Amino acid sequence: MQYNFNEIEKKWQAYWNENNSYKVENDFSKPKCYVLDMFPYPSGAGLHVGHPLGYIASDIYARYKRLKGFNVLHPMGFDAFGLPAEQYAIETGQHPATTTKVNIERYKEQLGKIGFCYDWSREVKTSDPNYYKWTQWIFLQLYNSWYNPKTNKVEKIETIFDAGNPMSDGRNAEPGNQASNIEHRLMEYRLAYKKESYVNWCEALGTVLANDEVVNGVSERGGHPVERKLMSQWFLRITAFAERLLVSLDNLDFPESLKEMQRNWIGKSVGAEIKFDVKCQLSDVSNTDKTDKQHPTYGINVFTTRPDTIFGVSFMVLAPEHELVNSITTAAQKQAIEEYQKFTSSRSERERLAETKTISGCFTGAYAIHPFTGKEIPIWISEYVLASYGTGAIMAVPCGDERDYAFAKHFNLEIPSIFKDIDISEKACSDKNVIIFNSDFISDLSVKEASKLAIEKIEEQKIGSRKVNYRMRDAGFSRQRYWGEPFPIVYGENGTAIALTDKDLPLELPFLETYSAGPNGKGPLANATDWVNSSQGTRETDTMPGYAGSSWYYLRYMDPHNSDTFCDKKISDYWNQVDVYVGGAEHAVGHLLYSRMWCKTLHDLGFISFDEPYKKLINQGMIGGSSRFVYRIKNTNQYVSNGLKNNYDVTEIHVDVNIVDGYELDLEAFKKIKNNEYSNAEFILENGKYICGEAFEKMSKSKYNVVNPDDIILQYGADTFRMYEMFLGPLEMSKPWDTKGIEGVHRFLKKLWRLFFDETTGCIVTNEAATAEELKTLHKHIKKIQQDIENFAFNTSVSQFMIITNELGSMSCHKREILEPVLITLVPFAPHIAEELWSVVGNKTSILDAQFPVLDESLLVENSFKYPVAIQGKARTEMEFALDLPQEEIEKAILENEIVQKWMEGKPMKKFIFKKGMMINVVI
RNA sequence: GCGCCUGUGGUGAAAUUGGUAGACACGUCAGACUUAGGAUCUGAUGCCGUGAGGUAUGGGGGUUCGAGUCCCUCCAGGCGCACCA
Repeated sequence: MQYNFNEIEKKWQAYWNENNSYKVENDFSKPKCYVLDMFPYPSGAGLHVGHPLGYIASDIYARYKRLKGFNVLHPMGFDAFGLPAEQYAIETGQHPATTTKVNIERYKEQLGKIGFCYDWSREVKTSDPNYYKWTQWIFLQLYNSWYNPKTNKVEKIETIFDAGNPMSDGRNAEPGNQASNIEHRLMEYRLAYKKESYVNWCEALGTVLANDEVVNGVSERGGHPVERKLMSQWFLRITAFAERLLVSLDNLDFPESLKEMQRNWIGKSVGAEIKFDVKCQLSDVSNTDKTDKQHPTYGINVFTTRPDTIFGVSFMVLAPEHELVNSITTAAQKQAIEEYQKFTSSRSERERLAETKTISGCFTGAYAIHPFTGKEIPIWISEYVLASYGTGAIMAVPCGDERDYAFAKHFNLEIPSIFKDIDISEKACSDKNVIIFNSDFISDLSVKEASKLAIEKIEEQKIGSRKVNYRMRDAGFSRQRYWGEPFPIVYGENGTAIALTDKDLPLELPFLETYSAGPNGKGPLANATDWVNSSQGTRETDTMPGYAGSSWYYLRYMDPHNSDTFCDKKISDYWNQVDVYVGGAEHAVGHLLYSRMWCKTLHDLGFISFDEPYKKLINQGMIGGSSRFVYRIKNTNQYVSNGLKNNYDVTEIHVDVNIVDGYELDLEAFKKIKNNEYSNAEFILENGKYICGEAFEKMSKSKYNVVNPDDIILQYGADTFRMYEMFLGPLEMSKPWDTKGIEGVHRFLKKLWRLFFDETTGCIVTNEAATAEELKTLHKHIKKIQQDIENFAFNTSVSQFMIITNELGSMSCHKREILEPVLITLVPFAPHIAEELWSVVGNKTSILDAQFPVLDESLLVENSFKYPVAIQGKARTEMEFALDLPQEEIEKAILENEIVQKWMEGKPMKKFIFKKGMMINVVI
């Protein structure tokens, strides 16, 4: 009997389906394990070999835990809302709901062929109203909550009126337009709130664009100009959680690099906020409608991490959008300032951030007063200061900051020197190991001491205070798009937001025929006037972003069909945190931070009992594509082989990897591609072959380097595919896809098959008792597999399987006592062949329900060891000794050894290094 | 610029706490069985050297009886962040 993988895999996949083998019950009596994959976005391109890498890894772990007796939750679902589906809909006219459905079916079919142990009855789709009902519900919780810094917890918005809290002056404080006033103030605290913010606005397309849709300052579609436009948008107040997100990171079992990324993103810096008064010459102020009496005294708040450099300030810079710019600009400078503002507003934030060479800016004509010296400091605006970071204004210290230095040089501003013995004639000095001087009361102090003293003085004079600043900004939560969750919000007559109640949920996304933008920058939903003008009020026409649904999906898998709550608390108490979360590092700061924030919110409000969603995170590496090229000689139809291409002027053309064997191009297949476009091609060969060039790139359709798992599975089977993906290397490392080694893994499975079957006589498994040696081989194997799985070192477990198969083969061991346990250890990796062979040897129940073999360490005890013997650290021979032999006897035997004596060259021994079971070293 | 990670044969890679570097595969070479081989099996395979032996984990230095592993430094590649105040 031959190893007919296609038949076997089909048979067992059907069996597992029919028998609901992967159905998971909420059985509170069993120990649990929650193994989660980052669910995919169902794109039209289908799965390529890169996708399953993480899924196979988590599948192995989940199956292993099940064999170990755990109740394992290992679900799968789809992140189904999002921009690509909508863009595709605009291009093809197909409704996103339709394409999403088709794509999901295709994904499920492909996933099914790989033999994952998902419980599909728990499938979650973020675009399903039964799911997004609860996304909307959680949004309402965020909307109806605030972050109380005193308790360091999320609380219901009502408590904000309690004594000691920010709005304890109550609901009755403001006369007149009371309700909307209170609502206006509440918006300053809600965790989901609205504020004015800039978007990428494309006038020509009449739509708001995502950063990704803007390329070099113009729209990706059509190349139209894009400008920044203020629009009222929803935000999540994630900044309130900054410190908590930062601190609890320490206790999470995440890769260090990923934690570092999150820390950078949160961007904590400690310094001081200082207020500089603006010197106002009334006649110069452009804002002339103010009378003397009302004329305010302006102050500019700046944040600095270097309060010690306060005496080095020689000018100030505001972001062009800073709210004070218009008020302080003098009449003489007004026109120049406005022109500069116009220039910067035409540039996207990305562009402004990318600008490193040209220095630009404009003087406002106004001066600030230095709080300690009383000196007048010119106030400038420049795009290098961002409105969204810190206070949107800086005190410029050109001698200590490179950008300030360049700015001062460019505009010929003063560069005071405040660091002792530092030459600043060429460049600024940002080194913190300096002594401050020329700085009044902080002269002759170190940076640290000077900072401390400066802050004390600043606080004493009530012009500022110590301040912790975070780089992280609140998360934009509005999208002017169709294919997303509608907000459960309507607006009253005066424009105040009114939250819908739980019983209004889900607020279903109305069916639209077209998805073009609505009027005035609004999303497509604004076109559905019947829907917008509801009896409850005017509906919000923005939708939620892609990360809304993915911020809590791990909770829904626990209790996916509950229509009373997002997840029953008893059930979430049981399944609790995700024990292992496997996914790509591209979600390091987006998805992971948002879902951590949502988890903390739900926890604080008492809906779940844990405040971090994921206990352990594994980042699988990317599988890149290995592209192949042919080289066309310019202006000809001739193609030259890689080794000879330098002799010609050639154009490099991607060629489909699927018609290249290794590096050798299949010439006939090449002539047929693209409807015989290359049918007349002529080739310049080397050694009779056409050798292609290669490059490692992202796997993508346009690079013709996509390898589809379906083809591999057809050729080698799912079990080979699964094991080969794991055999490629460490899970977390990125690697190009290469089919070169797959034969080795396939050969191993065939060898394993032959331990059970002889080609002529059939099954050859015997009931003979195993020898001690065979048992030792088995238990060494069990130990290694167990260790490797727990460390997610699946590449080495695959080699262990090869090792034991080779060993049992050379021992001619066909004993059930050995082979059955080996099969069980194989289940996580190659479930189909394991199940088949398990039934072949006569088992009537599924191997999925078997117990993982219990390791017996006593079988592994060695009583002797072959010691490598080194003289002066160089291994010269090997000698075997009993492990309980005393050191003196070993030492004696070694010194008497001929080879040892030869290498000691008659010199006396200085030291004898001996550790049981390790190399012996004789030092002379 | 800052932070994190990686660097080992022709290739993918392996190597608990420092303890025989290159497991396991791919590829290549030689052989066996074959009408055949893209099946299967056996053997060889880091480099230099006929050999004894020498030498080798990106380069240089250090700690140690002993370093791929620890420390310093430099180089190369990858990822993230950034006119970040």
